[in-house]
Amino acid sequence: MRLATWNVNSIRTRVDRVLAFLERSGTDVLAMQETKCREDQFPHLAFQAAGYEVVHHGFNQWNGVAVASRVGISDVETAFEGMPTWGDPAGAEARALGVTCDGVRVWSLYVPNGRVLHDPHYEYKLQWLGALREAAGTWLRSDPDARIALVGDWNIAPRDEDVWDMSVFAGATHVSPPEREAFRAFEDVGFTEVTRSYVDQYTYWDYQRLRFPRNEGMRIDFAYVSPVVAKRTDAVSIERDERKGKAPSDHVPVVLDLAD
DNA sequence: ATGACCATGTCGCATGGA
Repeated sequence: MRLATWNVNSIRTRVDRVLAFLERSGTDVLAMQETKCREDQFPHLAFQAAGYEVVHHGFNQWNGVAVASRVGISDVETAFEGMPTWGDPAGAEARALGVTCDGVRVWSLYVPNGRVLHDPHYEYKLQWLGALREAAGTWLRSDPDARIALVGDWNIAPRDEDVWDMSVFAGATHVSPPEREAFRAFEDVGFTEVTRSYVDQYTYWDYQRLRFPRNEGMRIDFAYVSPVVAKRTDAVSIERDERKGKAPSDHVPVVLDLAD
């Protein structure tokens, strides 16, 4: 199975590019983040015409996650156990979507941004990651052979080399020790971040200040997978070319080849 | 060239992004 994750930054703006990528790359399952639309606004027909079934979870112009699959899709969940709520009145945001595609439990994840250190959004981000880790650990303990892939935009640069200049990020989110520890802690419950051992590449470049031409990017899109999936990962690529051309997302796809 | 923010809702500007 070829499994990809991509923060598309609006599916309505990007649908042609996403479908072209699916065709070009031979992706079987695509986890998307930041669809930025309600369910009734999602371009389902275009995906259907291309041979993909889509499950989408989105309330409004904020957040939104989806999975497109041409190898089946079932057992939909729009939250994990203990997932924190946000807002007034408090409610679950559209940041997580779990589906099963050809035996693999795929979670499309859009981790909260955090905004600035010690902001309520930052505390929410850490709680959200902690709850996800707890839930994911439970899944693996109940079935150590489970095929699980936690993929998406983690909004954390786990290492200094994951940003082009650490001095620019002094006192900022995405690189703070608590965020990095919250990311690393998924290892403690049995998951492996499988992309780094295969490819050294940023996954995001800000639209501003010529960040892409200057290659001033960030590595914030990752795949934490269960032991069986880690063993079956044959290749990983980061599709840097998707940042080029007309109307790109600010993120590029991360693609995993998984053996059957 | 890979080029100086972008997308949403709404219609002048606020909000969010990282």
